[in-house]
Amino acid sequence: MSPSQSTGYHHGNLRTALIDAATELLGREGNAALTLRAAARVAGVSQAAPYKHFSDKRALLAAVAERGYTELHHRCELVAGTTREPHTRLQRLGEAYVRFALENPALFRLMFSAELGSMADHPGLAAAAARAHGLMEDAVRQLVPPSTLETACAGTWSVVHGLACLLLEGRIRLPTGGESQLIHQVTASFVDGLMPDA
Amino acid sequence: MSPSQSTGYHHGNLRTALIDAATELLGREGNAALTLRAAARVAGVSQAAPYKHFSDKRALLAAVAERGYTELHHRCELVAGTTREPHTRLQRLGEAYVRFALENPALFRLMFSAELGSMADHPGLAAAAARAHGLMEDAVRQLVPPSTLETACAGTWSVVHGLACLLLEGRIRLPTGGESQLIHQVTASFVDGLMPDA
DNA sequence: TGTACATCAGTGAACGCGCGTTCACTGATGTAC
DNA sequence: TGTACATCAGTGAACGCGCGTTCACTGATGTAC
Repeated sequence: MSPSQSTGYHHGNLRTALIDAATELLGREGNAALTLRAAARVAGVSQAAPYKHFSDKRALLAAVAERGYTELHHRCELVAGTTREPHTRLQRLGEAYVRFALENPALFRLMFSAELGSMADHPGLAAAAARAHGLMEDAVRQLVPPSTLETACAGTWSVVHGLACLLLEGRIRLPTGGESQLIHQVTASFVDGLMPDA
Repeated sequence: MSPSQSTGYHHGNLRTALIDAATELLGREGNAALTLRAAARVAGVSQAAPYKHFSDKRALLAAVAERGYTELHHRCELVAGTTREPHTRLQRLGEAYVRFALENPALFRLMFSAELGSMADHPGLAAAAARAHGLMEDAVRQLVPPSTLETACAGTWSVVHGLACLLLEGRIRLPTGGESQLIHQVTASFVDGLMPDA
């Protein structure tokens, strides 16, 4: 039997279904609503069932966050493929990062939450996060000399991450142009500021 | 009787003592340990006592966050007074922001947490946050033309906020120079990038 | 100066709640013969 | 092809827990007379 089919008793694909359910809860009702019991309820199984697939609640959270990073990576890959010009590419990557955060507020928060514990405890999660981050690093590498790569990477990630967080929490008063324009301008002016003499 | 004195029965300054206790819990054991009951325990009163001073848990959290913003503002004021040169001043402000976050991780997270609810529900909190943010805005104003002020402000806040968050969650691999050097380089290169033609 | 009293910051017990987790179990699966 | 059986993904009931919050109360305070 294919693992995606279900009889009444055996779910068939509960692990995935629980991650789906958890992601849905996160999107619909936010972090506080994401409990193991609620995920089981949404997936239509008993509250003990998740323990056959996740050792504890953290393991489910890590799986949800991992999928988040995979989705972020996917979106970044798409926009990275739209141009070969390094400045433009980096800028689009930055905008995609911020847009992802705004479209998935609770998921984005979870992805950077201390609730997950150390990344070292979740190798899959660490790998997915590194892949997503890697795209940005590649783009920066094409813009700055190796000597400033680390600083430029940290700066780039910081500005888009910070902008995402501040917008997410409603901490930035939006200018007349609205959110999209602010994101564009902030990322553009940062990228332009990278290696002004290049 | 002065409100800072205590008899056995009447505490005398419980409101402040509860904020102290909550801040201490946050610093020692993190966000999950910050409960009304724990704060009451640390302050040495019954678990019902806090309700004489805070309408609910959120009100205590808001008071703790407000004090956090006040402390951040204070620290920023100190470093802003050390120089009149605008680039240097803005950079020191940024470094102070990141340092504050690293020295008070759980408090800093609370200050930007969705748990607080809307700032509109906590006028004192909103005012304290605006004061802290205002110092940075003033410094940016001395560096860029009015037309790009909003973008430059958002960018500045974003880069320091993002750097703080990422360092806090251990998401940035530290270069050989360590944390302090990274903070210095990232903020310096961002400030230099503001108005490269100025 | 002394006393009655209103005020209100505290107490302590209790409420209902939903959580993460465990446990002995049951029923569907797919394999060995 | 048919059957016994090991496996293991599910069930349902229960555990202990600590939480936020409410309630009737009590005891210290400071004021009016």
